[in-house]
Amino acid sequence: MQEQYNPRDIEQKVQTYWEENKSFKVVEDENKEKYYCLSMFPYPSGRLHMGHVRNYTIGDVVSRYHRLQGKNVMQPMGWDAFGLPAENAAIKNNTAPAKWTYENIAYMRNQLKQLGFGYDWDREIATCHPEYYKWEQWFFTKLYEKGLVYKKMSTVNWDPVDQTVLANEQVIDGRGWRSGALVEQKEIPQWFIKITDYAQELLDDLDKLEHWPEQVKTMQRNWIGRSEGVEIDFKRADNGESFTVYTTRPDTFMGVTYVAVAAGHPIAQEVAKRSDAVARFVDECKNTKVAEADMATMEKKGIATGLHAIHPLTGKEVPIWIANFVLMDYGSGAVMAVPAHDQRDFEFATAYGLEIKQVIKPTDESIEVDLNDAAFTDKGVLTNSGQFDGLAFQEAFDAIANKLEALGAGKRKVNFRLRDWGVSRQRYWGSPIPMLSKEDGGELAAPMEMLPVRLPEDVVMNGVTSPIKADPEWAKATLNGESVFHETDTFDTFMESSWYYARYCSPRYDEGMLEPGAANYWLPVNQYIGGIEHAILHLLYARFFHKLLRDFGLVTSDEPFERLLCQGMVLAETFYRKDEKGGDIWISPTDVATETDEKGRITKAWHKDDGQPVLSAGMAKMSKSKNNGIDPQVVIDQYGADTVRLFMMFTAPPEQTLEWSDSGVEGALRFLKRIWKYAVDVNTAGQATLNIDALSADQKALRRELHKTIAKVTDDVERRQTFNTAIAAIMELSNKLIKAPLESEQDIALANEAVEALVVMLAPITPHLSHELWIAIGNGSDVLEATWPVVDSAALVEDEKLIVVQVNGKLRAKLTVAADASQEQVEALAFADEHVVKFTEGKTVRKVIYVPGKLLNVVVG
RNA sequence: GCGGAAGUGGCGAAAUUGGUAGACGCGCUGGAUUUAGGUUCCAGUAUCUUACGAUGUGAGAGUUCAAGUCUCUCCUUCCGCACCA
Repeated sequence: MQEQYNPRDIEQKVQTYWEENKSFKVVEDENKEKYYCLSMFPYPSGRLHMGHVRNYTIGDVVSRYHRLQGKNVMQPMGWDAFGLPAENAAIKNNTAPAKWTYENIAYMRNQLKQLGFGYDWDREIATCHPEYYKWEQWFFTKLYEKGLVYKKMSTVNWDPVDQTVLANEQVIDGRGWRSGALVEQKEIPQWFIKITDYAQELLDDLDKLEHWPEQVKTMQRNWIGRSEGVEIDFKRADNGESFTVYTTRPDTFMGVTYVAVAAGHPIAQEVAKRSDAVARFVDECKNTKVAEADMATMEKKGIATGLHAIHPLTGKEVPIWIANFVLMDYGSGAVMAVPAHDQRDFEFATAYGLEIKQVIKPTDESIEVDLNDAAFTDKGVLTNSGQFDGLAFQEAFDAIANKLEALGAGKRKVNFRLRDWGVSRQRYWGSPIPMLSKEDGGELAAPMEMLPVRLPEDVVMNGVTSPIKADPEWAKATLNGESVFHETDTFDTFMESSWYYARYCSPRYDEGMLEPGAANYWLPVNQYIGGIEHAILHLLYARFFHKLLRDFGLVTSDEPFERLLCQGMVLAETFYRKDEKGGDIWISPTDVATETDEKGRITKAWHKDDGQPVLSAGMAKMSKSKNNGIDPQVVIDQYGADTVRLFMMFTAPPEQTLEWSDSGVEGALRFLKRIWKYAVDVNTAGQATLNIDALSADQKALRRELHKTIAKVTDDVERRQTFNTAIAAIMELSNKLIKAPLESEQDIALANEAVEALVVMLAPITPHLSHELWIAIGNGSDVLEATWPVVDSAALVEDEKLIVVQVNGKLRAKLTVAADASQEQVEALAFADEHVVKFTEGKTVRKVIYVPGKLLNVVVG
């Protein structure tokens, strides 16, 4: 055993050992409890970033912990290989996205190995492989046959100069990022999957996900957005044609003073044809990004159509307006407006001088309503509503809904905010959508024998147009002697990431999408780990896909992920300077030196190269734009993987943001050196057999600390998943162990027990170090085959307890009493304490609260 | 705008069920070892105060014997918003 901890040597050696022994290869084993631990697979962007390191360290710790608990653990890894950045890199470098992607995968795979993650590499998948997307295409054709896929017109961002569709990310301040042209909205036909058919189940089954963070479930509930309301038909005063609006507040119906339609609504389109002003307005509405956030924050604008609609209950005419905030993609593209009781309608009415009619008053008469200021949006009692006056919300809802239904002018309807999933992308680097069109315009799904519809990989990206769109030959095919054309759009990359977790169970299976035995052995995933930014979209699509897989008989479970952990971002210090134009020049924190005062506050920061001052902008997410990324590779090379892993797990709880700190990393290394030295010292002292009856009081106390720590670490890792406190407990214990004498036989016996427990408890976090120490202390050859330490409950028994004594809730004394002391005994001791006496004498004791074994609070007055 | 989080020493954080606020680590201060620097080790380190003690968990109110924790109002920061992944 080496005297010094030398991570460079041992990590490489241990990684070779794992590779040669295929230590992480797993197969189905009905005799063992399975554990499937999955981390969200990375996009192969080039190099690992700290976010990956954090995510995968958590996954590896969880996996290795469950393996030490004797489970059959599968931890796979793969690549979410399709996507926009490959095309951008390809255009920039004038190469093929495939080549770029495969090179990145090779580099990043090696980085993952250097971090010591225990993946079963035989299961590796890359979503850009035809063997993978073939089954996705197949599944899509099955969905089409089942009527779950349809085509409709839908809005995209259109760059009129580059003649291409832009992602929201590619629209900067309303302009295309390459051309700088003002982006327009454009309608094109696209494929949709009917996720709304599953909206209710996706909502209901959230209740089954006991081990998902509450916040993620809440976000999904809000996203699905189930509401109960009424669909109401309005008739146009001029021609009697009707159009539909949806409202969740039919109780406010008598307060409707206008209706508003989207710029894309047929009424708006029709009026635009005869009115230049309206045409200009409708046109102007196209000059926005399609993102909802932009819609919601932009200035609310509108224009009157000059048309009127007839209120179905009053028979009165209300004006029809076109408004830029009404979305064509939601509901019917038209809304009824009740300015007195809806804030957005209120602002619009105020801006355009439309009538505001109060029809709801507060249930509590003492509350005053000032409709000059803002809308009154609470539920209350109806007023100015004719026959409905005096009704409360639910009564009014029912009465008005019933009346509308009786008149045939409306019906109750459950609505979801969730929209169907548009899966068409007009880009190259994705799975081709396996649909065919015929000369006569008919459409059909590509039959099995045409699958996979291969994406050519040997292409040159010399422009923004997708190579399979640019090449007219690519789409041409023949089916049953008839000439057909392939769809040249590709799938949204969320398609690939919606089922990869299932494919890992049988990654090479080529008889079908999933091998049933393997899929049903491993699924559902026991623990899924990834970024909170995926809380809604990816996780909702994957849940949806799982239900589809189930309904096609491919899996038996209802939900894909039993337990979910969303890890926080990794932040780093940011520094900048102003250039002549007042712009920010971001300076990498690795190039900045700082000086601190005696409290450790930063007083000065300067660039290492020129010594000139730089400004601090605080902590921010590591990113290219802020130039504050720390390259994991550099840190691994300098400190070793175990130190990086330990730092990541110790510095913050997994869900919180983590602030990068060089000195924190050094602290982690320091701890590992101490552990190494302690193990060497104990090893040098030799072996001894523990005799519990022979332990001194101090030895007993130390052993109690050991077993308390085992209990805490087990609970922290398994139930709480607060790895930071688990590590803190291990540090606390090791501080005590290092200070304890190592002379008598029982000292040594106790130290032997402690080192063994420490090495195993650290094994999930610092596996290389534990591997080496495990061999050194002679417990066999492979710590992977060790068992997690077991708590000796006899060691936990305490004969004394600490009682906190408060007077009027303020801490006045701490008493050490026998573990079985009665309340009377504790009180007697407390009232004898000088500090307690000082605050109680001359006063009346009004109350004494005693929490057994913990606290005594004396209330005096 | 809507939805979801977070706010505790100089810094990262801990306090798991309403019961000792600041465990553990970083930094800093002093000391020992060392030719020196680094390493390592020892002691100290919320604020004010000589002490006794008082104050202290974003701000303000409330409930309670007792509040970082529960309730209400507000402020700030971060994440998501359907074509980034």
